Amino acid sequence: MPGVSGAASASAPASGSAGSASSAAGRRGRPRSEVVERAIVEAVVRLLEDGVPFSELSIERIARTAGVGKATIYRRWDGKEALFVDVVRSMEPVAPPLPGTSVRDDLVAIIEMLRQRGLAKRSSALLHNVFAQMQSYPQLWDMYHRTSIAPRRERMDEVLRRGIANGEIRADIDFGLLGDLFVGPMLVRTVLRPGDTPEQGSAERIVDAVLEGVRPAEGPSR
Amino acid sequence: MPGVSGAASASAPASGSAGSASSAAGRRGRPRSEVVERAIVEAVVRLLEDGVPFSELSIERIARTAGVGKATIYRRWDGKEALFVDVVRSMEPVAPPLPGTSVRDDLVAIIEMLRQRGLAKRSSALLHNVFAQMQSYPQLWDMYHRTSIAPRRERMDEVLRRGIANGEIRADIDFGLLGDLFVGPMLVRTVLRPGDTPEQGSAERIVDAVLEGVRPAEGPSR
Amino acid sequence: MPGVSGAASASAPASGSAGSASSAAGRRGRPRSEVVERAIVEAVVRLLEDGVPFSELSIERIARTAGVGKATIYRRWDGKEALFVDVVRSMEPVAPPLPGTSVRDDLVAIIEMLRQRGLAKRSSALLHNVFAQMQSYPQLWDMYHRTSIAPRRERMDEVLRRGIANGEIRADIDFGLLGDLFVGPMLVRTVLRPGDTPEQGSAERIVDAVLEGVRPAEGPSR
Amino acid sequence: MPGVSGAASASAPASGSAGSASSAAGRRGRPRSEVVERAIVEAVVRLLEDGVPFSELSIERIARTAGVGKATIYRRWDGKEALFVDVVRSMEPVAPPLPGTSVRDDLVAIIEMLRQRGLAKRSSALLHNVFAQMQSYPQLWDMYHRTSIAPRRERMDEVLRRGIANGEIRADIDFGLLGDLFVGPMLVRTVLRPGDTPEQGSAERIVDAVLEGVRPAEGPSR
DNA sequence: AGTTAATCGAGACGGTACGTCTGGTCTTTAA
DNA sequence: TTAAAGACCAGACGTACCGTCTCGATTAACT
Repeated sequence: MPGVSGAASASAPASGSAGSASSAAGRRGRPRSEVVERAIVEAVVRLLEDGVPFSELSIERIARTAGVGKATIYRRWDGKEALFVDVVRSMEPVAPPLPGTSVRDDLVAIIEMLRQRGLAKRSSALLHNVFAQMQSYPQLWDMYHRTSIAPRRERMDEVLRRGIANGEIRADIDFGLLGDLFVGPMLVRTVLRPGDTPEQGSAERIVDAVLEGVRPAEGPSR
Repeated sequence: MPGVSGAASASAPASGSAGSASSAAGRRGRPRSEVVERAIVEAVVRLLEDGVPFSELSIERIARTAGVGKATIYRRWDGKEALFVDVVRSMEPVAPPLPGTSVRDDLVAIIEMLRQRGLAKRSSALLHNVFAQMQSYPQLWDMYHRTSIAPRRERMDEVLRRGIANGEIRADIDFGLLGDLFVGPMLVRTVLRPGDTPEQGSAERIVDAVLEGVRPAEGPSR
Repeated sequence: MPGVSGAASASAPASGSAGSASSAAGRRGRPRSEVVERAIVEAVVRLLEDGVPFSELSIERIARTAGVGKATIYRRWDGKEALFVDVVRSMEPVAPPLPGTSVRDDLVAIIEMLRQRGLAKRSSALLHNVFAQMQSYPQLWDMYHRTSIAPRRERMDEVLRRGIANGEIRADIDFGLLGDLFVGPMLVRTVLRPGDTPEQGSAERIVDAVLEGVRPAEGPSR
Repeated sequence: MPGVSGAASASAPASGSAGSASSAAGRRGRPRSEVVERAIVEAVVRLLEDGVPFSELSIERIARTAGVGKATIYRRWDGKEALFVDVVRSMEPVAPPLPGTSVRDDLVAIIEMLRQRGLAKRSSALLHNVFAQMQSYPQLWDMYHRTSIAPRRERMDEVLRRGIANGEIRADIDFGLLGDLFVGPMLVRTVLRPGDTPEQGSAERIVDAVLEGVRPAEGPSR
């Protein structure tokens, strides 16, 4: 599962996917223990849940908590930050299926999921921190972006494309901006202003406001 | 100017602005040197501009660069992070005046300013980091929020209220959400996805999209 | 009283004792306060008596305890060690008069005084430390030697000379060694092995043993 | 070799000499390097020999000189002073064998050794300082006393007992004082008044003077 | 069954930075 | 001018981590 370190990421699944391959290279010696792997990630999660301030997490302490040698961590990850990427991944909720009834409902579901994530006790303070830290390491952020954000974004883009196709959404809007119009208002609250996550029903209100526009309807008022 | 440490923040400007006041208390001992203060903040800025990776900034190094004792820094700020708040403040651009021609134009100006800040070489990578770090220190973030973000937000809220009053903006939208509808899409890009700052003209496009709505105008009206 | 710094040593008592004199030279500005001087020395003594480990004495702390500015101390003494010389001097007991009945009795009185000093609570642990420290500063040790040890030594040498003159002491012994023969055994105990100070009567036993010799009297004489 | 910290002192040589024993305990983790150990002690010696004033020795500087991390020093010794005990020990000359011809000659050999130690360039100023410092740390002094002084003292006591047994020394003298009568005069010079170490032949003169007594022989003079 | 090689926990290693404390000096205001 | 106060630069204090490196002891896969 850990993969930021470098080739490991690619080769680990490779050895699994390459069919007969496992024997080919002939990895020798004792294989890495998955148990240990999980123990490490879980140690981080546990520490964070126990209220250990994020800044007090250290490889040294994580190793101690997990009952693991420091080298065992460095063997798998390049450093604290790389480890966090996997921790975050292990905590990200699985994207639930979209209702599919209408583009509007799908968008609401997506935005609502962001809200839920912001509310989750675990995620809230916790993810927020890891998040903030990760931003200072472009490489890691990129990689997180690639493996976690991008797929979700793609899922949303599909919904939007469907909306454009079936006339639920205007076709003359910069597509790159379109997604952010829906996602931005909620993200700004959950990520940038944690603790200020909007209440129930906000997802719908955001989606509707963006769809309908904020300017008074022209018809009657004229 | 440094103020996270205690009441200094509030009182420093006070003692400056309160006219004759300075003599009142009769502080004893050698007063703190403003020169030193500036030297410290500037040392941080210089280091960051010289490409020193953010994670390599340390009080020790900052002191060395500024030609200052470590204690002199700790005397003013509670730690690295508190110092950064002031650094960020010293670099934040002054909010330019709003055109005032229409609510729409004012909003564009505000959003455009966010874009500009994201573009500024200094701000970009640099501020982004300090920013990210600060998010892990709730106290600091609060305080930054209070002194930097809130005033700007208030400025925007006034514009929005004006818009509601003069009919440029619907009155039936959750006011708390309203601001984020405009600000969110741009912030998401500049803060959360630095390096992906939208191109020229995006501010207008965002404001217009949010105003008009993303749903196609009702059939006949087109 | 302080004198290591320079000529002050000689002039201090002068300015103090000379009554009307103070005007003579025409010193300008606020005169140095003797109160302050005593406060400093006493602060050191008090701290030591309060059981503050010697190594934790610092100019900073002494100044704080004495309610005095650091500069005020530096104005009088060259440093911690120079100050200690005066502290030690302020605590050294005055040499009592010698009985003068016989050279042997005078020597016993001198050695007994060394024993007493070693026993004195204040002196014991306390002086011992200052003592030990001073030894690492040749200059200070010299000066302590000159003002405190040498006079006492001279007093003893006179006794010894008297002894040689009146036949109580052999004339064929290296005079330089002679003093140490009496003084050494006791000093070794009180200075080098504090807490092992010999019991009552040791002074006499030492003096007599050195006088008579440790070898059994020649056969027949017994 | 370092032993103040704990049992290491006793057990380290044990594990080496005890043949098969090493397996017993089953030390875990990387073992401490003896090379490093020596490097540290030697760094101190070198610095002192290079004329670095004793007061300028700091763990920081010692570590730098030895090319060693500070923690590596603290891992072995409790502090500067504890380290010095081992430094002193590494510099103490090995006690040479006694001639054994007569008690008088053995005593001369012992006292002469003290003189030699006081003369040695290395020892002289150097040992004197460490010595002086150590006296301010009762624990350390005790321990130095136990491991270095006491054994030598015991050796001397044996000589004295032999002297009493074979009639070379009077039996009616307080045995506790006896040793100091010989040792005191020389120690006072080498330890308390470094730089004033007596010249060649003093050991004999001291021993003889103490043996014979300082009072003129009664026989002829009467 | 034996060999081989990478793994594991543990912890030493050279470093760097932490936040605190001292050492001396300098700069204020008050006396 | 001196005094108290306290800021100032410098740098040591002892601790905590960093990422690397031995250790002895497992632990599989390959002989």
